[in-house]
Amino acid sequence: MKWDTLEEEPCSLARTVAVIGDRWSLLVLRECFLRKRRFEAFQSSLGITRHLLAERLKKLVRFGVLRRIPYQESPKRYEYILTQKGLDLYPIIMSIVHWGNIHMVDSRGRPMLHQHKACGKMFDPVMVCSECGEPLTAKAVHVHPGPGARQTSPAHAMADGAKAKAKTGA
Amino acid sequence: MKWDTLEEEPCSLARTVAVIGDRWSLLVLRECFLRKRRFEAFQSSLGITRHLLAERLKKLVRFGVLRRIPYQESPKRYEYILTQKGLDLYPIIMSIVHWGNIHMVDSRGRPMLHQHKACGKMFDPVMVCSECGEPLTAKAVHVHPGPGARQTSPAHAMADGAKAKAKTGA
DNA sequence: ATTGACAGTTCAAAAATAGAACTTTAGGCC
DNA sequence: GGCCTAAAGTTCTATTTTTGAACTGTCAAT
Repeated sequence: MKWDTLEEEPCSLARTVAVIGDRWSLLVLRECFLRKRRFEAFQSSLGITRHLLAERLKKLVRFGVLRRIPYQESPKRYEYILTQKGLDLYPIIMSIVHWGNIHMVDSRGRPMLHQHKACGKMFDPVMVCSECGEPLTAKAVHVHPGPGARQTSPAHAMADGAKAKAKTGA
Repeated sequence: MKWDTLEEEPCSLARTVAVIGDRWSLLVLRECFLRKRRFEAFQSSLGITRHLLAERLKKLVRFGVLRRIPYQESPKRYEYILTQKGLDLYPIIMSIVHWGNIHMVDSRGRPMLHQHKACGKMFDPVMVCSECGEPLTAKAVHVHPGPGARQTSPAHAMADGAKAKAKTGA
């Protein structure tokens, strides 16, 4: 399975992994949420190679997660800012940070704390059910195929022709 | 920056990315949450190469996300099941799936639907503040350095000696 | 005796990433 | 004018990962 087949899988997780499932994209997005906007800022705070940073920024722009905005003419210079689609990644980022806070901290404690402006308190994110508001656990959830579920065999087993047809037929 | 320096960064996001931030780990974990447990099951439903699957399973076991349990003797056969640490990844998985549901579906609609056993309804996950219960957005959150924050320069700029010392000194 | 299932391991070829130098446009300093 | 710096890339080679395919070892069934 290649990167591009990943985004065509009939699975919302696989499609999202096509966007953020690599070494760097989530780190770049962390910087975005910390208000970094420029190439040099990303590069120096992450230590990513310039080559790969350029690649990743292009990818995130292509997926509509970042927007490239010129902030000066000649020489043309751009900043990268989160679109709404990008801002919507916030729960993913926060749940990742939270898991790290619980399971990956050393004896010094958390590298970062979060304060909710609305209530003023330091908080942790909690994932709840949109319908009843109760916290969610894996065991309390039933999974059902939805309208976009795959019909037959796994996508990675399909011939190219069949795959193209499956896409067109949407 | 290499994979192993990633998990030593003073950042809960970076450390978690060291565990799940690659092409395959999240897909393998998806299968785990769908009750798959065996090598062949992972391999055939993901289309991952056997070599890399073995690698990834080893990594997830090493990080304590999966446990390797023998289910038969001679020939020794193992299954891989989620530990509590692994089960705690559920909010990450669900927020990733949710983002894909909102931003990456085609006209056919969602590949999967989720039903909350507790209330019986189809739901979406919502991330709320642990203190006041209100939904969270990036703009409503203030970030503060915590006790485990880095003191001086970025980790990727440290010499190896300094880095080793920083770890020992924890 | 042969086949098939399972859980890997091994190896060469292809792709991605790292690391470093180089490019382009412009402003500031002497 | 000549030299330095800054920003945002691009280009190049070397290294590391990943792929794809075949192979191994143990047992059960035919």
